[in-house]
Amino acid sequence: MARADGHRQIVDLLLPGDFCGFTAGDEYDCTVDAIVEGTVVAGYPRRRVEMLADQDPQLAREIREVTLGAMSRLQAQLLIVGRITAVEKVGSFLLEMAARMSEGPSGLVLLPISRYDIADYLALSVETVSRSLTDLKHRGVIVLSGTRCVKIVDQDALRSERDRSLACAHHRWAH
Amino acid sequence: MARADGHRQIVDLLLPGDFCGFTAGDEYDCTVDAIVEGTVVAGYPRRRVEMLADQDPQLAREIREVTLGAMSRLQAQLLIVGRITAVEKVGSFLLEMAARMSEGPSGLVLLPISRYDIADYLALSVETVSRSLTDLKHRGVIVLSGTRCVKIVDQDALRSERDRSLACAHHRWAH
DNA sequence: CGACATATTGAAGGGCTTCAAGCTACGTGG
DNA sequence: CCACGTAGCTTGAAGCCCTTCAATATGTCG
Repeated sequence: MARADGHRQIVDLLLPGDFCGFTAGDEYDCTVDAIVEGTVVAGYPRRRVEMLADQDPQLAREIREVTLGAMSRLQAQLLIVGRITAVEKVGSFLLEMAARMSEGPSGLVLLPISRYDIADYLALSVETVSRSLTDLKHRGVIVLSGTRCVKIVDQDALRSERDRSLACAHHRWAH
Repeated sequence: MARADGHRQIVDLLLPGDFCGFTAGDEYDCTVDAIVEGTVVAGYPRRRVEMLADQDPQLAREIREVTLGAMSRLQAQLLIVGRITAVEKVGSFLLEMAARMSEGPSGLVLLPISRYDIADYLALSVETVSRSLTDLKHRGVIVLSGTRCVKIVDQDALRSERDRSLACAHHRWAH
């Protein structure tokens, strides 16, 4: 979503095969930017999907699953954007990319978006993203090959850093 | 969600009649705190809901609607938490409360949660929430009666402030 | 009333943003 | 092929907003 002050907030990051979140209103109030060349964005009219879903329980079930996945991403995103520090945000982002991209051998990750997009995704400034990456590099946690290729050397360091600040108390509530 | 460092991030704020977001995993990884006395939290087992939804298109449709509403709240929350300043966050919160609570006459709002909860909801510190409120008070935008009762005097000021920083470019994408 | 949680207010410090200047990578045209 | 221009990235310095710590105030319940 673009904002009047020139800032954006990237609400969701979709990789091939992912589905976009829907909005509750009648109007689409988001924009979709296709980054990867050859991306096909398929939009389905609300009303027709509703009708089809009414008749096809299987489709309805898939819609629920897809939507829940989007909600999970949103909630995780909210945690990241809300509290933790810049370096931890960038670290979490790298981990997420490593998990969601078909990761090559030995933690090699090709970043699908630019620093500017990462900044908008994490609610940071470009400069801070850059600084965080060089910080991680200097600490030997990652290795940068070019600007888009990141090798995660010490995945445990990222993971423990993230978990330290994101760890939820695992409760359950009875039915 | 509680975190190891003592911070929380309140993911969603439910008022009477609202439904909670679901998570995609098998485990519940959130906690539900009931604030209002007499609150009844109804939990439905995942599997059974799925079965019922398969057989009842009407129920399935309602589930979709409820979930989309939750997603909308999450997206709005992401925008607020992500970028804007403390005063704007608090202002947006007041507007949201005024809109979602059955608002009394002349913009009188009874805050359903404490400053601490507001702070966690907006990803701020308690002190900053308090300062923002007194700032709004001094500027004559609101009047505080006790700690939980807020009268919104200049709703337009809040609204324009929020819209200035949250305004999205309204695009549509064809099908 | 006293005790405790909740709110407010002050002061110091830190992390992020902003502005500004190089730097790198890449494509285009000479 | 190389020069050049632009977009993306990095790095530095100054400033601001928020956080943190600390103290006081308010209000709530025994």
